[in-house]
Amino acid sequence: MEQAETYIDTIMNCKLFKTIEKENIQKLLPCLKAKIIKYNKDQIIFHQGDLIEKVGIVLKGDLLIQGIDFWGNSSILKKLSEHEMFGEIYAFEKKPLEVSIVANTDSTVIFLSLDKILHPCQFSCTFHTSLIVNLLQIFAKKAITMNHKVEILSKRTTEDKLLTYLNSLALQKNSKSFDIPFNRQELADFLIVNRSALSKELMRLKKEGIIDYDKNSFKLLQ
Amino acid sequence: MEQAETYIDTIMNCKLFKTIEKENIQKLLPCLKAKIIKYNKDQIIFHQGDLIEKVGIVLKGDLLIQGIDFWGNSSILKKLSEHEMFGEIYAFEKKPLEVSIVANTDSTVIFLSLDKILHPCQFSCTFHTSLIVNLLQIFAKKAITMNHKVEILSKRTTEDKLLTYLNSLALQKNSKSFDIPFNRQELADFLIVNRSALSKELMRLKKEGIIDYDKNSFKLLQ
DNA sequence: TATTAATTGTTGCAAATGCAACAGAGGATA
DNA sequence: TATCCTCTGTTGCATTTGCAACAATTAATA
Repeated sequence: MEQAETYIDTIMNCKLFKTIEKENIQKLLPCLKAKIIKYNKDQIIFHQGDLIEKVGIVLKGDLLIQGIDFWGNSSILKKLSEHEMFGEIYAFEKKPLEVSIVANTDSTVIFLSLDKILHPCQFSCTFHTSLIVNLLQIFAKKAITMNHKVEILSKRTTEDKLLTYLNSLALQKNSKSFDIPFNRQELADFLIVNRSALSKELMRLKKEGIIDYDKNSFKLLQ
Repeated sequence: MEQAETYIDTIMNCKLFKTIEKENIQKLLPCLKAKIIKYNKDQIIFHQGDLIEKVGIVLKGDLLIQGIDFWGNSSILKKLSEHEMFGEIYAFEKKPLEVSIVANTDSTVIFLSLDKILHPCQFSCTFHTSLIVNLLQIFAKKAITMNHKVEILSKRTTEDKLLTYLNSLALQKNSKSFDIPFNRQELADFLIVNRSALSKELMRLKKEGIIDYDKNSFKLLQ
């Protein structure tokens, strides 16, 4: 794993290694059967349907998660950047991948075996416990994020989607006033609605005194 | 935990205890600080905003997961029946609950401390490893389910939602022909569309030779 | 079998949304 | 300042969806 040293700072930033010190991560890597592989732009890293045994972490470049449906239409579901992990759910569940992972630029990826995380090895249990807790947290955070998204998308109208989103932000920040991390187009994409339809709703809700906003600053009114 | 014995078969059926033998579960319960509590219909078990420290498993009756928004509107998000677990994500993440849990009938619930799962106790490590693996699997399955749902709800039209759903079933069953586990109304609710609009789309797609179906049996065509 | 209930299909119309195209505001840059 | 560019708001119209009401079909029960 000589190469791993080159990328150790990126690896450290992956949530899987949270609270584990740099030197201990280096000790862990061989134990997790780490392998580093380079890909050219447009090369396919995992194919839809693959049974994968290792998780990947992006060390350099960025990857795309692509969904391909029965009729052959593909869509980009997410972009993965440096120190982001992928495949962990499917590697763990040993279920065939439902998406493909493709290099969006020339990229470098490190692959780690998850199985080793669950079983004792030659190193102190502290590492293992940290890895397990981190993995649980990654899974839990993913579930919470998806939960929020489902709650929003389960609303039928743009108004309800928008208010559900704003409401969840207000709860999160524990205040009726808050900023949103999106511009209008991004917000529309996030809520899965048309941008101009979103603009209409925003104006209407402001007129009716239900919300107030200026640019990215929003406020929920009584 | 005398009472626990009464419910041991229900407890066994909870996914958290998969692959753990009955007698071992009984040994584990005190270690997980198990507490059994009875509730009357409409009693609130967890309030939105609570920081919870234990997960619950329904032993008798059923509970409702309710979401309450900024404007006070509440909606039923899910029904929990015997041997189903709840609160695990929030107990683990130590984040305030974003929903309320209410007894839908007179109910009995057992509460377990998750913290103990992660740290060694007096019992053999086999139990612990099983608990951890089970918890990871529960989280992973939840993430996969939510992923599917988001993928479907991210489609704008009823047609796309429907085809995405049918496609994911076809992939799952690895066949172009399969049965769906819903009737029309349930399918409409699942896809978050209107039932009659769904019927229209189904007919249209059949006419156009894109799908074929009879009752709950569906087939994807070229 | 007759009756009732539940499910699914069908229709027309109102409402919401998508879409395209353009206008205005504000920022960045030469 | 002039120009370009991005973001946001605005408009009209075509399309899609929701909704209500009813018809047809199937299942359930007496």
